[in-house]
Amino acid sequence: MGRTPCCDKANVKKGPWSPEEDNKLKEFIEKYGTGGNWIALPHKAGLRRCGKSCRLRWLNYLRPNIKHGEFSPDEDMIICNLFANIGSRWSVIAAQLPGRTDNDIKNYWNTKLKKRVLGITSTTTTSSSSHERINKPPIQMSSSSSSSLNTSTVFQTASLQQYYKMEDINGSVLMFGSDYNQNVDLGNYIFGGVLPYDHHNVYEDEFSQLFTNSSHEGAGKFMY
DNA sequence: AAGCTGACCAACCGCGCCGAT
DNA sequence: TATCGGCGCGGTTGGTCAGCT
Repeated sequence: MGRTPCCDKANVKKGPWSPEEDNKLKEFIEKYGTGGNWIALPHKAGLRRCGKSCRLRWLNYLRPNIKHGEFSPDEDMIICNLFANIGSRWSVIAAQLPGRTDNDIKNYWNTKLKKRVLGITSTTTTSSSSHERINKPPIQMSSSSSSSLNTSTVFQTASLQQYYKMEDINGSVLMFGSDYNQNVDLGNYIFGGVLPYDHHNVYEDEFSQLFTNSSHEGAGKFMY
């Protein structure tokens, strides 16, 4: 038993879209719209494609006002802030970035942005100072508020002049910084995407407590 | 020049949600 | 209320390309 297939897999084409297919889909939707039924659309448009595939192609590449290419520093900022607060809800993040798709943002995060952040958190010297978004090399701090706090890294974004602090606590990460004021338990990780850096000390104990009291199984894992 | 490796990204897969019946 | 079908989403895969050995 399993889930009923959304289409006849044997009779649909898979793989990269040809320019002809793109044109067919684009022209059909511009003329008739989606009709609120993606499953029926490929047949009507004369395409041997799964409805889901058509939807994806339209949403990610063919619809008007799609923005491709480099992400700006401000877009980076927004993605980092939102990810810190709501996690991998790419569609919500995409809604804050006009012209960007959830798939685009997801790929960008997974291939580039995540590595940047990781590079910062795992670096204990100046090796990450070459990063374009950091105008202040990460520095090591010793924690004053709790013996469970091992190391921490502070960095400052170039565009918004904000400070972040990322704490490695028992192998997981707490992240302070930006201008959000809620903590999000992401399962394996706790993010406090929070607080102007000036005020982080006020909350360190609270975050430590939050982590200590957390019942999730992810304790001990580092961020990605 | 050829083979290998890693980065990037388009596309697919399967699950959860929700509205219709 | 239960079931079904379609949509939307996030995770993952696989193809391509560039850089390195």
